[in-house]
Amino acid sequence: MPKVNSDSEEKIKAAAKKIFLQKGFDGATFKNISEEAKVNTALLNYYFGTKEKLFLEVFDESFFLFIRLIYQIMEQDIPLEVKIYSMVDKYTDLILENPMMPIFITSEIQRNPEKLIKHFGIFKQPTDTFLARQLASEAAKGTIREIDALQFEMALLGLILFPFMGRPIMNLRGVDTDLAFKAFVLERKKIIPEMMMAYLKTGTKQQ
Amino acid sequence: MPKVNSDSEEKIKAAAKKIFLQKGFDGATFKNISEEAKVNTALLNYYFGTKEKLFLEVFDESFFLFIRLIYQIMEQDIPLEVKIYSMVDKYTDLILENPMMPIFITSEIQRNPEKLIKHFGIFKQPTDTFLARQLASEAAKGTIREIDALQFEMALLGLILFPFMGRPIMNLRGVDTDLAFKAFVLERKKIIPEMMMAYLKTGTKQQ
DNA sequence: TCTTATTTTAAACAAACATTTAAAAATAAA
DNA sequence: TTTATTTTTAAATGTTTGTTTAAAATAAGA
Repeated sequence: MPKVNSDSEEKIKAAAKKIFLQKGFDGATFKNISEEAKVNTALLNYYFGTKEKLFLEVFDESFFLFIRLIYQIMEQDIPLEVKIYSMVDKYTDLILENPMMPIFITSEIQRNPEKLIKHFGIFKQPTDTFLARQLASEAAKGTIREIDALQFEMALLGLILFPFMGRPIMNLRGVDTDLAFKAFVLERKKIIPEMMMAYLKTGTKQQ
Repeated sequence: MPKVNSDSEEKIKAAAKKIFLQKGFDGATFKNISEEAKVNTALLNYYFGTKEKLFLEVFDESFFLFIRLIYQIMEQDIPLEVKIYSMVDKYTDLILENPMMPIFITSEIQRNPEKLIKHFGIFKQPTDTFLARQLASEAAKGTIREIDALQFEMALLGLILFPFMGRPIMNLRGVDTDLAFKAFVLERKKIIPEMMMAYLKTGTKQQ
């Protein structure tokens, strides 16, 4: 059985990822992608069938890695302060490698929630998470103040992710190179955990 | 001179706003919009010329209100703590009335930065803002710790805006009605200022 | 009323779109 | 080298896109 060592499929996937990230599903065209990959347009259908299948296959691995990683860290049985530092550190690094992902994911979900949620098998999370119990337990001990787990998560995620989503704003404020932006984001690895801990410790004996 | 009292133009603008917000510029079609407005498709061109002109006219007022309001509050000559509470309060209310705006704005800018920045007349902001001087002055007095103004702004904005951008995540975590979401967001009017102040006060005599 | 200007409509438009087809070219196996 | 299979290509597909056109309908002023 003949097997041809062609890299067209991989070139298409790489090009599709780049174009989709930049233009979104609706804005990206087969012409864009085939030109970026330097292959004939018909090859996209030959290898992937339809535009939707190409989209789903390209983002199958990476799309909800970004959502799952949150829970993976949040649910670890490690001290709260360590968890916060770990979360900020790991998530910042992940997004730094894919800085367009946050806007891409949120906008694609806003425009086609049922399709994405169905295909990527996202399911309702229990409200009774390890993190929730951990926060409640620490508050009961008096080491931190009381806080709703979801409020805690949204605060942490917002602090980590927003600079990437508000990048255009930052451009207007002088952070207009990749280097400057990276420096800005890395500085947050210190600021964010300190901010979270400062809040959690207010009103406790420790502070 | 004949004047006809037709409300088609307003119906189109309202429909266009709704469809554009939901589907973005690329995803929205004249068919979508004309059906939503219950008018003939050709009327969109009759009143607005092109799709791009319709888009720009519809969002002319509201688009960068969301960016400008930030500076308006940030640059006020009021005490820092009052400023933080005011910012959270006013911005939360504004976004609650237009919950799809954050994702819409960020994704549209990501996909067409030059067009939007040019048309809406966004210009580079000075790095030497009133807020920056205010933060430096307070830090010099020892009432707060030192913090970069842009880091301060991004933290505040991320805390306010992220729940709106991550709404799909919140859906999976039990906050699955508009009422529950609104309650969640309003609770942040207390949490966010406390979080910011807790951070600013760490290491100072006052705390 | 008649006339004029405005608004709405159906139809047609070319361009762009994703996709299919069928043949050619390239490659690997026999 | 011959044969079989895979890959690539150019061309054509039908649909949808935004837009234009020209006629019809409507309203206002004379």
